[in-house]
Amino acid sequence: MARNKEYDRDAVLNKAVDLFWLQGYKASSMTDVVQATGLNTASMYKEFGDKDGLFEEALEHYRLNIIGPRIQILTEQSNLGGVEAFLKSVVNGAASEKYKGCLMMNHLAQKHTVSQQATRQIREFCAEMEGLLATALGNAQSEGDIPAEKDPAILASFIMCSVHGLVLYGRHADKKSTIPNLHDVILKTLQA
Amino acid sequence: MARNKEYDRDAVLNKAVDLFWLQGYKASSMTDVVQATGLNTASMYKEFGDKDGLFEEALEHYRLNIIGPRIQILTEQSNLGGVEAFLKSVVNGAASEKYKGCLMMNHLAQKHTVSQQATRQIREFCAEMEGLLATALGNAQSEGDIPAEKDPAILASFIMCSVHGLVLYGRHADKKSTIPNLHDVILKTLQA
DNA sequence: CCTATTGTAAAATGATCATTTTAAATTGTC
DNA sequence: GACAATTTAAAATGATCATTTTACAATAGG
Repeated sequence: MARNKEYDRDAVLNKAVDLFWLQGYKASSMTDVVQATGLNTASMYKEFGDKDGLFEEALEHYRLNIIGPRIQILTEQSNLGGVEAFLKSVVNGAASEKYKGCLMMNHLAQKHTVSQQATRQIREFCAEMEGLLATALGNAQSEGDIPAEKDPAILASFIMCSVHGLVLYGRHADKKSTIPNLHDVILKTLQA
Repeated sequence: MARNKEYDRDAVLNKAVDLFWLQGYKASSMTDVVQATGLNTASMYKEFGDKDGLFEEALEHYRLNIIGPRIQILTEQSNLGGVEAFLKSVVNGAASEKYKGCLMMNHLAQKHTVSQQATRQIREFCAEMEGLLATALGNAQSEGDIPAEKDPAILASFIMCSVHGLVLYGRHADKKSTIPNLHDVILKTLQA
């Protein structure tokens, strides 16, 4: 009945994710978003409702397209090897130049600046990851790779805390070279 | 030659620190600051120059009055016991309700929103802490509390990464109960 | 080809922001 | 006690923000 959209929803979300990732929610104006995506203001609001709605969809897009592939290893290889590979990818990311951190965790310290819905998405994202880690660590224990007296849930919490740490610590430009060393330190903690 | 100030500079900075700590730099308007401190706008700008200047002084005030006492243990007891006590205080903070994180690290993921000077202060603050930890861990090694083959600098980096992690992970309201468990996990890593 | 529907472009709106200005009030010093 | 300096209080400024509106262009289906 009417003309077709000229924009690609996924492409718009990709650009929006990049912008929010780099600048953060509060520091990214809708004018910035419009310029970055190329999509005009009216279509923007028609498609996503408001700035909060756009950010929430950007978070979901990020979880599916950026994080999804990276935690896939935890489901494919739910044991110590999977945890090691996952940790390795986090360390590598944090040690890279122009590291942007994690879109979700970047907004964790500034929860109040985003919508309650966005805060919920961030919490659920972290809970999901910690759950996958706990399962993998439980399996690792069954396989004898982790001492029997350890609590997989506590170890999963430790890994998650370390990931939060790497994401934030990785923001220091002058610490890039030491970060790779942390991989072994963290990993040995699981087994010792 | 003229009238005395009606405000107390330190009291104003205390209130400003609390506000920036709770809401973050970007989300705290000068109107918010004026309301929170009771000091009027003109005096505010006369005293601190601009919003950036106020924030930079707030960071310094925070470092001296809030952080200073907490890292004092690392100079007074520069060994494994000091590191343990320091870590304990960080864990206790992160596990407490309504935890605001660390004023400095809260702005690390959003560096671009604050002035370059403020970013420098944050970097130096973290470098100072990591230096104190490295020294204490070196002493601990001399005292035989840490295996000889370990590198104190890497361990200090690991502790700092863990502190970053605790500060951020502690923002999850539903993780408060597991955080105390992390103290032992982190500490054992140094010795094992 | 017509028309209902939707997308686009750009201007307009109203709120909030950091900052400056204006003018009155206060007080230390001569 | 009067002058000078400076703090206050409050209004004004100009920028930027999120959002809405208006007018126009494009197109799918009858």
